[in-house]
Amino acid sequence: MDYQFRDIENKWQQFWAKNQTYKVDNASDKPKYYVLDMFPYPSGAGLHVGHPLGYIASDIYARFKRLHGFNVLHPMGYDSFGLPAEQYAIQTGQHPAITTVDNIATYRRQLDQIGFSFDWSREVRTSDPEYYKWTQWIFMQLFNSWYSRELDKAQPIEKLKDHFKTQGSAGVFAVCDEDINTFTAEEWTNMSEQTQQTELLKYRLTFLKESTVNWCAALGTVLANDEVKEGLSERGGYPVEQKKMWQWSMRITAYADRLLKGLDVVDWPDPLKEMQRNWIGKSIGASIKFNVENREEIIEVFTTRADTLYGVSFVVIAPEHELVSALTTPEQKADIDDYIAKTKKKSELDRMSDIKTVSGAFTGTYALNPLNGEKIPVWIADYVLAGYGTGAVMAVPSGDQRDWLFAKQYNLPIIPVIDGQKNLETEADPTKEGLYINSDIINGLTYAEAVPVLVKKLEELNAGKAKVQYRMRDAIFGRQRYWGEPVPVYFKDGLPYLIDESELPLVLPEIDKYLPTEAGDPPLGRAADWKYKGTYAYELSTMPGWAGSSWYWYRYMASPEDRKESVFAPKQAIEYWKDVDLYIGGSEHATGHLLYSRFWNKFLKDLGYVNEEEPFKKLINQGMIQGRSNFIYRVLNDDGGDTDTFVSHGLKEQYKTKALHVDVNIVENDMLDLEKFKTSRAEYSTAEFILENGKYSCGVEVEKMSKSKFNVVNPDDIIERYGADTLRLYEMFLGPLEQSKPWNTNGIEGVFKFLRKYWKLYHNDQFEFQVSDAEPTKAELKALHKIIRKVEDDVERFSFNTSVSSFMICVNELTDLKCNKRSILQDLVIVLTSYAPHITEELWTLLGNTEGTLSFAKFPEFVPAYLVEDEFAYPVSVNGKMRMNLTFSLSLEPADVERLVLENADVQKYLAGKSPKKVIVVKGRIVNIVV
RNA sequence: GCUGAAGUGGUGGAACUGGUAGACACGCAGGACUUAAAAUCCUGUUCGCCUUAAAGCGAGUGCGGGUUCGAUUCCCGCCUUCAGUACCA
Repeated sequence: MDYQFRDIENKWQQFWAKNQTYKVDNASDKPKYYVLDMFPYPSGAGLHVGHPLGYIASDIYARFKRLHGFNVLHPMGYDSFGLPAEQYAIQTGQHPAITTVDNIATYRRQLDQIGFSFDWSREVRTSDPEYYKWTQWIFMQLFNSWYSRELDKAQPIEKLKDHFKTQGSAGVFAVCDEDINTFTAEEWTNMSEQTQQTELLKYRLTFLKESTVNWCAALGTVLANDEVKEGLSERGGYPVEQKKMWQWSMRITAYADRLLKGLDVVDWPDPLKEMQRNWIGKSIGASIKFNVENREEIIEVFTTRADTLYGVSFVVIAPEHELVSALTTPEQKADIDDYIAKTKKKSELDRMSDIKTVSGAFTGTYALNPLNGEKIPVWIADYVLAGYGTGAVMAVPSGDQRDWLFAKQYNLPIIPVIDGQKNLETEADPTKEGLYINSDIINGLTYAEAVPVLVKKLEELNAGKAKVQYRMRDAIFGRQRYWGEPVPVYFKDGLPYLIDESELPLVLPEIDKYLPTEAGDPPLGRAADWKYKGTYAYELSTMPGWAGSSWYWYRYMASPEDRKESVFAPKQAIEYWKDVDLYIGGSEHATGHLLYSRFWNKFLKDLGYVNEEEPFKKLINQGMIQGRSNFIYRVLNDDGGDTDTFVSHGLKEQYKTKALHVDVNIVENDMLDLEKFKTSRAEYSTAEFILENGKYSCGVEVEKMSKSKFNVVNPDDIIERYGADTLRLYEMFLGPLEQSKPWNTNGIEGVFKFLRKYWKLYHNDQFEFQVSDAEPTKAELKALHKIIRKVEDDVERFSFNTSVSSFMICVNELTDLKCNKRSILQDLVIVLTSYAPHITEELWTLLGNTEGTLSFAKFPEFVPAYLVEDEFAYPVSVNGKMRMNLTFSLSLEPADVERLVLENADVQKYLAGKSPKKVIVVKGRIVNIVV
């Protein structure tokens, strides 16, 4: 039989499912290997051809590791809480749980068709109460913990209570809110329960915080900054207002340093690590206090250049700074109010695009330089952000470009502080090179000498201290939405308390519709009689999307049997699987999921539930698959009106035309299928065409893959036409895994032809299975061992595209050699099976092996001896230009090669009678003659 | 603006440690088989010049320099595209 991919693929997919071929045990003598994919959100649209790219790569890797004797954990699941299902519910009234289950079924069907070796018995769904029970449980652990700076790890809140009881607040060195109180042990004991709880909340790793949010009343939800465009919601364009709201927050800042340090030990792409570093944004500097002339107030600034303190010629505070009104003199009040009103009107976008012009207003008061007592004016300006540092800066125009621009604008002095500063007339110079000038106690010193002198002086004056500042803020952990994990908290006397652990999971209640209540409460406010112990109000917000995905890789470690136990994953399983060896997913999760996951992992480690400081040892970002749109060109008449005629791409310049997207599925190699086009829509049935060489050629553009651009390619269609093995190989063949590229089905025929040619190696001309037991030749062994080595190398460096090319070369060679030797072809099955598991399973069985054992066969060992050559065709270059190949024995020494080359008649021709200046011979590589 | 990645034939891409640039495919052109088409197979295909042909000559990896016997690869400067980030003191 010819290669019947449909029958073969169905047969083996059923076999694997029925025999649970890829179900993995938590106990094994084999070494473990954990290959993880970022699990998908099951959207209603199903998978398009870009989604499986990373899954195919990880599946090849997982299969490859199995062949190398590893016990491989390779699971899959669904990140099934999320907005689209809820949005759909609002529109249709359909419960999100129902849509979610439907969508998951579609995803599962599509994934199964591709032949992945997932252990489905370990599937997780974040919206399943049996799963989110543990998400809620982790939340409770966070609530019951605080972060000790002394031990640099999270501690049970009980320990903090004990400390308060015995020593009061003295000696507590914690990451906490800023408004904590100091008290003695006795005062603590005498506090009311309520006061104690209020105080403890300031230390808990998850806590309530009043924060400003982008509230969209029309959508009934809080929006992220990037969902707001020019004061309107990105979706729908409804007005968005700033609203203060009590929200759950996660004290991720406690882990900032450890999150930073961990980046040095993980094997991740550098750009991704860089993104996380920027996001955390650690800067080392000092906080300095400026007294204000004739006033009580003190302005505290953060600076990374305390060494330039003598160059400060003004102080700038953010317009939103709490001291603004206190510092404004009556004479300046009108100016300041005016300026504040103006900045409020400016949208984020304006503030960003307006980077070069600076503006501000003078408060009328003066601060005093702590070192020399000099009077410096206090200004407000919107280039200083309220949210970063202290919301105030000391302006050094000679060293900072923004300060320089501001000084120029308002005619403030620009004082040079280092003799190395140049061109201060045209711009600021932030150099640290040179010796200090105009700087009193540090005059004549270098940067390295000056800093300790200054720090000491500031500390003596009690005017400043070294400080580390982070850009990263605590993460808001609440959404005013329905389709998410309920927060396991109830309120008593206005204070939050955890529900009893035995009440987990706290299941999402049913509600009548998925909208906020009339009172503006989140949808959960609609749940009837939803009270803890029938009395206390539950928290009405739900957890954000990242909650469920911040620990899911541990749930996969729990086998179905383990899941009956009352832990998120049993101790022995965590000890065996430890961490994720290889994690593949998109770089869009760089600063969200990948940061939160590391945070929760470190927290769980602090409490002793898991063992590794970093959860994902190696990480690869697969590139995005973009869409490749095709266009047709409608000819317009003289009035610019539509005609029924379409002109081919190459001739369109001769007409007035309008470009239209055309469905890529009726285009092949950029040529439009005219019949399919005419029947695709009623309005096209009478279409006429102006053709080139009898064909209609379409225009091409790379865009996002989306329905509206008619460029979505569905894997189902590809599989229907070519099979899953072809899809897998082709996705890899498309180019390097990490590179983004447009999907283009044009080349797929080549891969399909390759598989048919491969199939033919094992069959005679009548397509009967036929292999010979004859001894392989040297050439056949060479072809085989070349591919063995190539695949070993390529898979280990995730260069899957080059392997596919090499498979083609190997099959071409074996075809030319007319090789049908069992000893060669059986090993070739094992080498190819990670990439094309179905066709190889079929051939493995035809070769007489036991069904289903291929996945656990032993990868053939590379024998270098088969590749050893005794001759080499030296490329001979003259002045670096390749001229000819000359073949010599590899046993010849360079001197002999040189002699033989120079004797050669063709070489003599290039020398034109002259003797060469120099001859370079690299054994087994090249000969270069310099004339 | 800053940070990062990438620019190679008509197209996707290969060249792993500085050593034959364009592997492997797609497309295209020509041919075989066929009444015909599909499928399949064979040949050619970086560009330019020259040639009946064999062969030959020149240019060539975004642009301009440099190091080297030799550079797609290393160094310096620039241009373009994509991604992330947004006045972070």
